[in-house]
Order: sequence, then C-alpha cells, then structure tokens
Amino acid sequence: MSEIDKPNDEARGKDFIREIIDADLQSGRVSEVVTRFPPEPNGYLHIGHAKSICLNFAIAQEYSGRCHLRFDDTNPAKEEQEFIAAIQDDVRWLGFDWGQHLYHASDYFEQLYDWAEHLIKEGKAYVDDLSADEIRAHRGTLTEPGKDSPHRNRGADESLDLLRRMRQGEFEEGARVLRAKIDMTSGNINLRDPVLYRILKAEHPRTGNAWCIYPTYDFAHGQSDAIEGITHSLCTLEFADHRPLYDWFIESLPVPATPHQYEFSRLNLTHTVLSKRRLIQLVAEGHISGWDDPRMPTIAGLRRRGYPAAAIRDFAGRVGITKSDNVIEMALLEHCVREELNQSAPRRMGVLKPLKIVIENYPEDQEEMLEAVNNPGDETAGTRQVPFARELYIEQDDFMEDPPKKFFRMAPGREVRLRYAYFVTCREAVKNDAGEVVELICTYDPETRGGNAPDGRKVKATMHWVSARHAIDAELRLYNHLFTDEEPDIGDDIAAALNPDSLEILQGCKLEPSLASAKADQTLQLERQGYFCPDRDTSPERLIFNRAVPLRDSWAKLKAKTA
RNA sequence: UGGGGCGUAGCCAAGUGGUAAGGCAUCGGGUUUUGAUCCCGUGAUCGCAGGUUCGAACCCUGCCGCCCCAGCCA
Repeated sequence: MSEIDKPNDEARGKDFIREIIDADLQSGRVSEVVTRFPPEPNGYLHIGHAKSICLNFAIAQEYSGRCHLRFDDTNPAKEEQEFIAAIQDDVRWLGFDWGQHLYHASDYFEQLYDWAEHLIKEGKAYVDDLSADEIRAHRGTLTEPGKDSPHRNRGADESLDLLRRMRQGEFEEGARVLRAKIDMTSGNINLRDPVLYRILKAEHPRTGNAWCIYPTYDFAHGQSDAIEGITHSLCTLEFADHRPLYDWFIESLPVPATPHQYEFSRLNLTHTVLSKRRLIQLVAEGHISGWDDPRMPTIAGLRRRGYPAAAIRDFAGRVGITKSDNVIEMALLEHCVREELNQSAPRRMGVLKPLKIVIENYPEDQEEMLEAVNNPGDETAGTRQVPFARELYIEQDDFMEDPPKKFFRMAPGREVRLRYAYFVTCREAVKNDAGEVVELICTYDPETRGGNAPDGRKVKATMHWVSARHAIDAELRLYNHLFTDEEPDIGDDIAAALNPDSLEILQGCKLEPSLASAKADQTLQLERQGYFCPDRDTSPERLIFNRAVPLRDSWAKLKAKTA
C-alpha cells in the first residue's frame, strides 16, 4: 500500500472492526493481525470489492500484520483461469502486495476432505441420497421447520463408505451429498443440515480432474481461515447468518486456530449496479464492450477510464465501515478522482468541438512557440512549448453571437485571452448558407504576448485553443452514468434502464501536438474540459482518449438554471 | 407469522449519559491567465411513543420502517 495514504484514525472515529481488533490485541485473544481477501474467480473485481480489499490490506498494514490473497475456488462449474489472472492484476494495480501469501481454497482440498471424514466419524455428518428437490422440500420454509432426511441416521460406516465412493466417482452428479447433522428445526436455515460436499464432474482450473466432489463455501471458508491463521475474517453482511455455522465447524473440527468472522455492509453506488449477476449480464448480453468497458464499475473499467488507483483507495477510506445499508453517491467517487488528478495530472490543451478562428493581423507565414505551465499547483511539473499561428481552433461553446448577460467568453467585438498566448478580439462571425457560424475573424494585440496587457486592461475570460496547422486529430470518448436512475430498478429489461447517453464519441477533436506521445497510464487534464487518458485501443494512426471525469463546470450549472 | 442485521441532515458518517465532528452534494461570497483549483460561509434535536435520570442520540419498554436468509452459488 502506498505510504501517502493516511490510515483511518484519530480525527474520524475508528470503525467498529478496528475497535474489535484493538480489544482483541489488548485482551490477548490475538497477538498478531492476519486478514485475507477471498474472491471467487468467477468474474472481475468491482469497486465494491475494492472497499473490501482496501479494508483488509489497510488493516494488515496498520497493525503490522499481513493480508492474504485467497481464491475461493470451490466451484469449478463457474470459475476460470482468466478471472484468477485478472483479479491478481487488479489487486496489484490497486497498490497492494500479498507477498508470498497467495493461496487457494483448492490448496486445502485434501485436508478438508479429511475433516469431512472426521465429522462423519464423530456422528456430525452424513451422506444423503435425497435429490436437490427433495432436500429443498425437507428444508421447510422461513416460518416452518424442516424435516429430517430418511438417511440422517444411517451409520457412520455407511456414510464413510458412501463418501469414499462419491470421491471415487461412482455416482452421478446430484446423486448424493454430504451434509452436516445439526438441526432441521433451527430458525437459522443455514443450520438445517447444510450441504458440505457435492458431486461436480467438472475440470477445476487448478486441480484438474483430481476431484469430482467439491466442498461448499461454508465447509471451505472458515477452515481455510483456520489453516492460514487468519485472525479476523471480514465479510459482508449477508454472511452474518452463516457465522453460527462457521463457528460450528471451527468448534467441531481439530483445526489449528480459531478465526472469527465479522460482517460489514457492502458498498452500493448510485447510477450503476454492483451485483455480480448484473455485471455478468451486461457483459454476456453485450450491452457494453466487456469487463473493462470504461463505463463499468469494475476495477479494470475504472482503470481503463483513467481513474487513478490512489483515488479509489481514497474513496474506500471515505465511505466508512459500518453495518448499515448505504448507497454512496457517484459524486463522491468522482470527487476523489478529481482531487487526486488535480494534483497529479499534467495540463494540456485540446478542443473537443472545434471552431476555426483566423487572426487577420497575424502574418500568414509566421508561427511561434509559447510557454505553458504543466501544472499551476505544482511548480516541479515544469513547462512546455505550445505552437501558435494565424489559424487556430477554439471551442464552439466558447463563442456566442448573441450572448446572455453572464456569458464572458468570445462574442462579436469582445476581447478575451487565449491562454498563455494573446488577447484577441472577435471582429466577425462567418456563416454558411444554413446560417451557422463556421469561422471567426479576429485580431490580436501583439503587446499581450503571454497573456498580460502592459496597460493593465483586463478580460473576463481565458480560453484554451490549439494551432490549426499543428494540431493532431483525436477521437474523444465521453462517458456518463451507465444507468439513468440513481438506484436503477431493473426488471426483465436491463436495456431499458441503461442511460442512452452513457457514451458519446467525438471525432475530429484537435489536440496540442505534445499529446501525440501521451501514455496510457498517465491521466492528464485538458484544461477547462476534464481529465483524459489514452485508451487501450489508441495507436499512432488513430488517437483515442477516454474522459475519466469532466471538470466541475459552474457555467454549465448557471446556464442550466436560467434555461 | 421463523432467524439475522439496520434506522443521526439530500448521500455517507462520528458520537458509547452532560447538552449533535467531519466528508460529499447543494446554495451564497472571495481569489484566480483553467467560469478549474483554492478560501470563507450555509443545514439536523438524532425513526416514533412512553419511561429512568438533575440531564439521553446514547439506558429501559413498546411500536414503526428498511435490508438479508428457504443454491448440491459465493
């Protein structure tokens, strides 16, 4: 984790998990702190996972402990190597290092199996021949107790024999399962003889065909924690009901440690979805270009869009760790992105929707280089040279033929400043047959080179520009919320909930020449517009930039209010 | 109607009996060669109702509301 990230402490009260850890350390329940991030490799990581990753790794760092990365790979029917690799990439990109502590639940299959036999021998588990439907029927409902399976009381020897034959592959998928023998009448449905092992004749990404029975999450998770010496097993609220089961296994088995599980509420974000099911659906149905589409709330998507890892870490630290349901506004994430980028992003000039202007009193064959600072807030960022010439492009939005009172930018007869260049005055707006302004005839004041008038006169606007002759063409992709509503109510038709304007592609944008060599891992600011970074698909022949987030725009707000 | 969790400003969130931190958003104002940044200022009696107490968001009781659980998913 980066040293610049401040730990969650003093100013803000500690969250309840850190308070528990403090107490555990003080009482001597634990002498070190070991956490883990346990993704299932069945999809890409998203911003909600980032909250958990940051929590687990930050805690490990704050308490001088360690955090393991462990793949919860107990269901080969859904898991893939592609995801295992992508997840490691994402965690690393976020800035975390698990050192030597990379594990897989599948590393423990043999041990878990031994413990399954142990439970049978203790009379705490049995092989059930009921079908999935029958088991469901016996489970009861939320308000009615379940009924015992007819096989619940068969002998340990018989169950043992059956389990071994399950492992040998003698039975078909679904024919039998191993179940814990707990309490079919429990109010907690997780305790109504949960399934421990099921037959799955699928090839596992890591163990290949070595197994045809696989442990369930419940039977694998806590024991894996115990094997690794995890002291605080942090998970989301929906697992709270599983804790009694988690503890039951730890107490019933000769495990080497007694980890404890604590639950916190998961992250929800406005204008998007964070359920794995919905994200998979977006990818599978092709509503977006893939897991790393810049509109996706996935780590890969945010990264491609140009969000810095530091901004995501900052965000994770700001949302808070509690047990209450929450929906964080996307504006907070965007604020974190702007705050980080405002400090780190080099400034450049680029025109999204070009309007040509001709400086009629600037010699046709003349051109010059002007000095521009790279970051007004950071002297060490230095300066660069920007070419200026007779024909330039400015932003269409920066000119109005008949401006309202509060519009300070270019208008007929008005003088404004071209940033780092000169004061220019618009003399005439040239129109096409349709009556649209296609070009502006201007004059400049040679005395104002650099942007200041010797006579001290002021202008109300400073605009960005780019030399027509020197500009490079680029495609800019502007992104907006993926879903129209803050909290999308998605029924059968996910397409109907999508924001039709989530992607706007601008062709023929004009950028200052230095941008030809922009690097993908460096998000920069196009002054007065927003933060952009080269897309993965960019090439020297076809420059493509993604807009991470626009700059705040109080003019747009004013305009919208008066409209 | 079973079990678990939650309810402090628009959104998060501190607060753990002594009279409501902070952030984001919003709206005002100042500075400014990015209408950006930066800087000021702006809002709540704590789900409701009783009770205990000199005093309660914090303790007790009763309501109300929201979320999760009936995968051989995690």
